[in-house]
Amino acid sequence: MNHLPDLNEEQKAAVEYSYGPSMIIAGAGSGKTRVLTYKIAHLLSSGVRPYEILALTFTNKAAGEMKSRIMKLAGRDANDVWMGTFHSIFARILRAEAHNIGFSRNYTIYDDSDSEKLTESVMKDLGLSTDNPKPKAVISHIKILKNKLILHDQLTDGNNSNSFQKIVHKVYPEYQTRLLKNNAMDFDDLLINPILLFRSYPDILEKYQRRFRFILVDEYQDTNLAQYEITKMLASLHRNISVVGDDAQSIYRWRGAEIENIFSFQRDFPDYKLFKLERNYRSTKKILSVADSIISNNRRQIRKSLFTEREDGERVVLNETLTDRDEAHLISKTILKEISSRKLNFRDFLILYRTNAQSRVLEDTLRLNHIPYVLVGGVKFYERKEIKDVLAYLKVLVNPKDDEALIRVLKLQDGIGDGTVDKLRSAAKEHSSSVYDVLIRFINEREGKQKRTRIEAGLLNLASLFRKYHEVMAEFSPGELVRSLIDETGIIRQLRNEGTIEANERMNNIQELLSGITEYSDKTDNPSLEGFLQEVSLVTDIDTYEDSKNAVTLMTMHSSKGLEFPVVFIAGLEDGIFPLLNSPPTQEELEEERRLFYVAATRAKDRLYMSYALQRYRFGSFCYQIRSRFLDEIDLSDIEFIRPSTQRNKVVQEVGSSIRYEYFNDLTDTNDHIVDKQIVRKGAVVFHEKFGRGTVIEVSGKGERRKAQIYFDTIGLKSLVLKYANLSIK
DNA sequence: ATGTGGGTGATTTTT
DNA sequence: TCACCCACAT
Repeated sequence: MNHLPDLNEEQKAAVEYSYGPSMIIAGAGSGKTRVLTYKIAHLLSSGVRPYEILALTFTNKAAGEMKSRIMKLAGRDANDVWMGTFHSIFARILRAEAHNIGFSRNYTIYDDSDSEKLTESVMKDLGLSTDNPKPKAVISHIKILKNKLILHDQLTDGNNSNSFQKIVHKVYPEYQTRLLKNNAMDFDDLLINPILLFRSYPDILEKYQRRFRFILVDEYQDTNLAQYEITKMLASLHRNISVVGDDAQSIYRWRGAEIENIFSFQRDFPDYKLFKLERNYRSTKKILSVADSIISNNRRQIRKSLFTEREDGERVVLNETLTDRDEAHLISKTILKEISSRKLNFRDFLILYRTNAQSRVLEDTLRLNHIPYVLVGGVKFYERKEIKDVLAYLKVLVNPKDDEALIRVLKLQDGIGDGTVDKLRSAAKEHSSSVYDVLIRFINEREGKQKRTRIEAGLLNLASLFRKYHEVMAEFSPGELVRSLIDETGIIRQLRNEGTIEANERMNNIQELLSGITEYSDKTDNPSLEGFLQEVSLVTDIDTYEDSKNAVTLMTMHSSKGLEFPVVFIAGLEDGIFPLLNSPPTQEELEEERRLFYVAATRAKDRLYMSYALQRYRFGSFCYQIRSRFLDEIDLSDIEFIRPSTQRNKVVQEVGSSIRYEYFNDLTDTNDHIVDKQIVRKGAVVFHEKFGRGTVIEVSGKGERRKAQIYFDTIGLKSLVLKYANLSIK
């Protein structure tokens, strides 16, 4: 690659600087990804072997996209570059090296809910109450410690440690012991264990130091201490390390990200070369200026001045509405209006919010307006019960030591509950073996004997199932194995018998899991069950998000990092929601929320709409909301500020130059929604969003609690509370 | 051991 | 609003 087209001077300089440490501070929309891809392509074309390059990204999706872009520039070599998230790269390295630190290559990865469950179990074992503190609070503190690289054997109980701390310090070591016993690692261990490995085995460290001659880290502002430590260790031999980030877009401090890593880098690699990408190619001037007016209220930031050569653009719009419903309607209307007035498609719109709970009204309203949408986030696919159930079978198969997975499976069996599980657990403890071993020993003793209780039959069944699959595991592809296993466990059959819509959805999810396995096998060189489980544990919703559908996108501001859309809506600009506040916020927390605002606003290329509602449904009841304090930090003179009148049914009036009052009577539901619930009488034919058409059989109760028995065509008889059912009549 | 019914408390954000 | 937990029944 002799010439670098489409790059400005600063980008080019950053791309061509290959040897020695460098830091690229890249403002929003300044072509950061382009620089990274060109940089890697440049290395490849100058003779560097692909496997000598380690590129660490924040999401799998980013890695995948970068890979395919590099492929276009540098060809197939791109495939062999070590590119992925910290977690997936080191999970992979750990599989090769785990035996050195007491794990085996088929170790299980625990997600957050697994970790929480394990914590609960540990607390119970230690005779601690799980009411106060709750396992959730304890594990989150353990995670804070782990993120700071404070290990379970380095805890010091100071004089001033309170009882909560004492509990955490008691649980933490036991939690780690249990993980080790289960041959399992949690998310943090995937970063900590490589460090421990490298510390104890300098020769192994050296092997990887030599291998990775060039190291690149994306989204550097969101790395935590463990991640910093790893990269530092790996880079210290060749020192060809390049970190790319933007301190203004650091939004994961709550998860242990340390902006300080930027300064640590400067300290540990004092000869680093600094590049600043300050030209924004994405947004209009007006959009940038709003983003800038928020972020400039932050004290702690690296000085840079983002500018754009783009036009001024349309004014940014701020909408006030009476209710969250109105807000959602207004967004829908605006989308339809924009589509008809400019040549835009549904896919050009992005709706952002602070918390996933806010998506609900928006979804309802979009559906009402027949606007197609895709939702990113929320209940994650791999966290659904039925999926976790299937995965638990696979986990046991791959790693029989995983007690937690086995117990999950055990409880799925007919006739086996807490009692049996407790017995098995204590038997395992007594023999200091795994539950799996106890199970196997048990059936070895019992097999052939006649009289069996229901419980024994269940145990026997399960154990022989695992034994059988263990023997044939090597002979079948992951897809075949799982398909047959699902078949044999009867999960699908069970769901089919249930016959409800929910069960049907679950079945579909399991089908989707199966196609997921097939897809994994197709794209992977040596597909294995371990590999699949690893991948599954580390994917996120944003990874699987495809922008091929022509639909409006909904997601949290956090998920939107790195994306861009022609038109962006930021909804719910209300104090308590955005900024999201619990107790009085610290300066630090407030600054992080501002950075989040900055990230959200800079997703927009051409148009930015912001909105807030005066009233919003929260926790099932109406709450009065106060508009976000961030709005007071913006210079409103250049913003189009639109609010509804306090009295309805009046004409539009102009007040001042920038405030316009409008009326949104057309925003209330005109779609035959039952406002007066009394309409629902015996014999009435009604429609429900999910269940479709139904006939009212019986009505009972008064006021809020008024209920109806309705016979639906799809699922039969159902009892619904009218207040929530949202029925309509056609 | 499992199903139900009512009371309750919860919302950040994610690898 | 809803999901989860506990108590109670079966």
